[in-house]
Amino acid sequence: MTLNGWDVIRHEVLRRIRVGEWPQGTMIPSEVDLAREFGCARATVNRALRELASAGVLERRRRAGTRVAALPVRKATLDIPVIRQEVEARGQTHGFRLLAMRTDPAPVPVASRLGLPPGTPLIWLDTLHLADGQPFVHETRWLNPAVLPWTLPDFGQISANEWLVMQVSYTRGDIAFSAAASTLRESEVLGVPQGTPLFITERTTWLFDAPITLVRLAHVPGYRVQTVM
Amino acid sequence: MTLNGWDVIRHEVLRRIRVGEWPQGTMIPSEVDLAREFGCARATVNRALRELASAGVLERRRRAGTRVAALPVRKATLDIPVIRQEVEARGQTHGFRLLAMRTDPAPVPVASRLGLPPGTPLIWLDTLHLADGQPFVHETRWLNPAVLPWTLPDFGQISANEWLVMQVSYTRGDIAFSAAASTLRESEVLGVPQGTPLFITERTTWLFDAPITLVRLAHVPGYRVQTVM
DNA sequence: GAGTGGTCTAGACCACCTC
DNA sequence: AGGTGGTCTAGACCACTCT
Repeated sequence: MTLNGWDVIRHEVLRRIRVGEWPQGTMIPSEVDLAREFGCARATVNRALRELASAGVLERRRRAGTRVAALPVRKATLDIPVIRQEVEARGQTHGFRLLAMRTDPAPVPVASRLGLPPGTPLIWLDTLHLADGQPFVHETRWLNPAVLPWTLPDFGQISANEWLVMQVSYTRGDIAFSAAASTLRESEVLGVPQGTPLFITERTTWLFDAPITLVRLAHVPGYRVQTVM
Repeated sequence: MTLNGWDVIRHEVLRRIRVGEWPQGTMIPSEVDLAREFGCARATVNRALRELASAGVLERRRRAGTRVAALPVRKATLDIPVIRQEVEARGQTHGFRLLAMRTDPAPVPVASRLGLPPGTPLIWLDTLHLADGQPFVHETRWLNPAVLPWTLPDFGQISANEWLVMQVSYTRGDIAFSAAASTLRESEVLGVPQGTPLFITERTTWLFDAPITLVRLAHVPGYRVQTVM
């Protein structure tokens, strides 16, 4: 392994960790030493070690050096696609129905999540996404009109999910996944018995300090979020 | 913004995308051009653009150049901590009880998930994790003894979750999240009514082509997986 | 104080792919 | 065929933090 490629170095470091040559918590040689060993520039070693650190395998601190993470907090990357893409990736046809849309004062829980005064007028959207004509996910969304372009599209023609992703940028957002019993409305819309366990995704997005939207996605039974490590 | 720092360039590119200067799907200037504009080396621009590409904001191809992602697949990074860490991060005390442990032939669904012949002897572990003495998560685990060190620890003293993370490395793994009604056993162990919606985490890990373990975590109601974008 | 990682530079070669 | 991003090099300066 004297020839180049930062990925070769990355794999070799991983191998040494795996076979126990560098046990968890150990300091590993400095970049300079490794560069000498591998016969490459320090920047190449740096690249390899930086990737491993961002994957949670190594912990690096200036002066303190690099150590193998003691209790490795594994990191997994999730792709958060637009719903239409998600459906089409399954080889199904995406459709949606805008069930309701109106402007309402923000209820307290919504307002507090968004950091707005209760009663702030928000647009409320209720959308059902379909995969091959069957219910796929029920989308309940609160939109803050104050941060949106003046002309909203026809949300019967383009789903809010997709329009926001394409037209509205955000600076910050968070996602939460949970499980919940279907509400009465979700049962009706998704066509499942009330109380059915549903996979729930909740997202909020922000443009600097201004909240843009809060959305709750109630997925049809059987839905899974999957990723590799 | 003529002074340095790849992060400055990253933010500036993001800003131009956000204000619509570089709309979605657009080609952006080449690294050489941007380096000239920002008065820095191409490697610095490369670093900034590479980060944005790995975040899903840009799409890069040799010769074709760099374009703003048309339908940005947002990426979120999840931390997968050891359960003990997760409990302690909440300021609670972790404990666990090994409820059962035996060697059993792999049932068909387990075997097929792990790519083993049905009936392969596996170690079956049933563990309840506690937070401040209250049920927190129910862990059902199948372990492949063929790939483990000869001497297994006392799983009444150290949880399999933690021992595996500390002692056994893997080359590949996957995680899936879903929602399911609690089984009879889960109801008893977690102390919830049968049929309660539970958040389920399923993980499999592999050492090259050899399956190591398959684990199902049934989390107590109210559990959320959360992350920022 | 000294050694570590973080970053940058200027230049170079290469693989790839669109033109 | 030529321009693009991907990567590497050799050297440098700096920020941090451990001793």
